[in-house]
Amino acid sequence: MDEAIHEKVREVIKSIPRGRVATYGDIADLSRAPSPRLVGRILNEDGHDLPWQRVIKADGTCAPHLRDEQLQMLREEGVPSLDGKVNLREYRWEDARKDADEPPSLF
DNA sequence: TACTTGACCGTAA
DNA sequence: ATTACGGCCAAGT
Repeated sequence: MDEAIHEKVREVIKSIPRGRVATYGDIADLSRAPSPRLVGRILNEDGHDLPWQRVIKADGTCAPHLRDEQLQMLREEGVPSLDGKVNLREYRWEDARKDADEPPSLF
């Protein structure tokens, strides 16, 4: 069942620390979801009780219909945005970059 | 069954 | 900076 993935996605999102953000792709990797689009769909239907404001697009922007409210919520928890974009280099949840099954780097 | 629709992503022009 | 395109995949028509 992909009901398992559904729950895993929710868990990963719940574990994003305050003051950090993760991209849809990050969540997909960590939760083994087959594609980032699934993450978006899951949030849309079953994300009301999650810290959804911490999930943003890979370019640092938010989904259009949420933009204003989301950026405001993030600002309140210490994540600033400039020109509608969050600086991922500064505020991306680092654990999300750490493996999701990456081979060890040779460097 | 076939086509459309998303809270998306990476690449390229 | 912006647009376009292909890939993604579950749900809804």
